[in-house]
Amino acid sequence: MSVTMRDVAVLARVSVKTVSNVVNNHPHVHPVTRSRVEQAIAELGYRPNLSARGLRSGRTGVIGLAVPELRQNYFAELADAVILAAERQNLSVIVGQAGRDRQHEINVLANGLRQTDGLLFSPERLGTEDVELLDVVDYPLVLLGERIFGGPADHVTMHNVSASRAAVEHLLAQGRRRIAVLGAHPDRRENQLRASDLRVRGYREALEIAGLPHDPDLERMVAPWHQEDGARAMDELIDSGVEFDALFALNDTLALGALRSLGKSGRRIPDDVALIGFDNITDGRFTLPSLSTVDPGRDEIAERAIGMLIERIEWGPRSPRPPRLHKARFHIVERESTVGGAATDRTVRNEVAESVDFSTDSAT
Amino acid sequence: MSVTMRDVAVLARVSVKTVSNVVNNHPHVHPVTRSRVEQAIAELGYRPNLSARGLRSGRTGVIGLAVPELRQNYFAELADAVILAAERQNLSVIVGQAGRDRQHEINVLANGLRQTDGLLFSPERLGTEDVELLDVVDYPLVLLGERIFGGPADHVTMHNVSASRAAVEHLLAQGRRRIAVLGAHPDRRENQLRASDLRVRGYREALEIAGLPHDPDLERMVAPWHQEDGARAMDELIDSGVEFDALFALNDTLALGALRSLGKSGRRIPDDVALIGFDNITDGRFTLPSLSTVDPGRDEIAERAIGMLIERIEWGPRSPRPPRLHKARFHIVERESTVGGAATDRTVRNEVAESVDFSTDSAT
DNA sequence: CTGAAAGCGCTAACAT
DNA sequence: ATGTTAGCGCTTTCAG
Repeated sequence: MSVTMRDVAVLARVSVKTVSNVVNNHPHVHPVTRSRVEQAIAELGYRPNLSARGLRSGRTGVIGLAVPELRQNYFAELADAVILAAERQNLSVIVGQAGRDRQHEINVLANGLRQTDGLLFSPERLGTEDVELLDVVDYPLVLLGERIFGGPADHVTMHNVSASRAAVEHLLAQGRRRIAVLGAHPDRRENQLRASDLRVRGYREALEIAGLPHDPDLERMVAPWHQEDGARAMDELIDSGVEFDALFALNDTLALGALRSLGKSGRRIPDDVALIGFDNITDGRFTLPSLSTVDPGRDEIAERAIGMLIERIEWGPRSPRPPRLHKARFHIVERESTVGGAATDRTVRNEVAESVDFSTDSAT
Repeated sequence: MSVTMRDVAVLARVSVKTVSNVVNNHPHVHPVTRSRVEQAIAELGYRPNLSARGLRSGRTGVIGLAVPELRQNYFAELADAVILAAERQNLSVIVGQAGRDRQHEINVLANGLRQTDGLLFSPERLGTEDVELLDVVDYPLVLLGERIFGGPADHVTMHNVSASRAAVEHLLAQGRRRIAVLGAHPDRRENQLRASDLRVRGYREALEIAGLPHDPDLERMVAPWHQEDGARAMDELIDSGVEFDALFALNDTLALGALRSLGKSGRRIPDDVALIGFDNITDGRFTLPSLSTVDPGRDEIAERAIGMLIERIEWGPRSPRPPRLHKARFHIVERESTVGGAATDRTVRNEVAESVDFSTDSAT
């Protein structure tokens, strides 16, 4: 069958241990021996069997990434960043899509994505109310996103509240006073801490700080957050006759849908309505007008998540270290939809990363 | 450490062989024994070690998917479909992004994406001129896309030429006569059979059949195919003063960029310029106007690619079966950018799938 | 239908 | 600095 270490050892006239040392870059290998082994490896076209290595060492070199679905651009870009970050650490990534139904997500949590060294999990259907499902997880796990807070696992997320506040403050700075928000969750139970809840909170804070009244008519509920939902909700807002001069879409996908609806209605952007989204997906750069947005720090999220996961993997299963929470640095990206033709992707840094070593409270 | 088959066997008072038989759904297991074993498995929370299974059986249950980059929406949607199709066959997918440079793609081809049962590879930098690199591939491989034709591997692709012809015919049917095309490749060497070359060929065929003159000024070269490139090329076409009443963008991403540029220039779509793209990515459904496009049959591509790969895996490495070529069914999706407000995502089927069992010529 | 035992290719003690 | 060897957990002959 295939070439094994033994074959290499025979050809190089050394033991398998020496071959192993060479392959794994162990020290204490005589340069001459090393090159002889390398020669033999090249000659035979030897490549280590990763199943055997995994069996023996308990490490596969593969991690899992579970996202709701790749066809949501935000998750595609997140996966892109995660795969790149993992590659830098010599890890491969099995990608799973679990968000289509709740049971699928439960299965993912129960088993990981096959047998991997660890899992990066961005849940969609599971929420903080399901946090006890995490208690039985017996492999390294890092949570992504804002569905589950306060769990026993490491967590990398965004500054949802303060970034949203900054987004709305940006609209206020343009002189807007009737600011609508698109994407509040229809289920108004408290303490859910979904992205929608946190971002709405930031919206309200900004209004309150500015001394503006809170108008429930301007808080539009939308779920899920696809383009068609954004377009529909926008149509409804327009039809309702409620006046508004700005719109904060809770993610860019909703904003894209709203853009269509606003355009159809004849509103000029930003003249009649200023629009800002959230996520900084690539699509927003070349719409007309281009879309102002919040850059939530995707690369940093990917980098930290991989870093945390690797640490957990190395610490082993019974490490007593408490769960950690990391929120990435964010910034506001000003484009045409809020500042008109003058926009040149100007970026305004607003807040630095924040990292705490206990996951109790403060899930803002 | 973890629970092994041995532990299960002890608890169920059977041999490991019997446990193995149960786990793998082998026949010839007494129902009573089976349930006793299942009981023990549940009680102990046993889960088979996939590294061990992989080592022993030579199959990992993992395949690789190498795309240029996930942040190009087409590839995100392709990966989405591939992962779903793989999941149905109980396969996991390691996703790699190799398109950022040529050496990376060469490495991927040399090693697969780690050690997997097989690879689905959509190259970007490698082309038909590199086809000899495929000769040394010693694992199951299915090519995707239109960069490499005529190689010794199975290949799943699109009806590039006839689908493009259909797209242009759709424009012609709207009464357009000055049809520009965006995305021809700057490197005009022949026989490259890139997506761009094939799609331009379809464009020319349609014009020729319609008896329209071929105007080189209307064939705009663009590479790569990102939104900004589409916008820039469109700006150039507009600035050039060349007249046109329709545009065929060789993919949807270019079309999105062109949409912005056309809008900025004050052109009304489709009144002044009708626009059709290629790929049917989700983003085109909610632009204003929504984007007519060619649906290249992504789900069918994913499904067939997985199917072919599984067959290759099962046939083993020395199967003499010749490489196969499959082109998915396509159709034209008529939206507002060609037919105006009347559009309702009407879909026109134009051609059926085509499958041949030798990969010589006919790479249309 | 079930059991015993070999061994997949590798790593890591331990020995030299 | 290099060699010897046990054994990771599973599947798979081969017997019974």
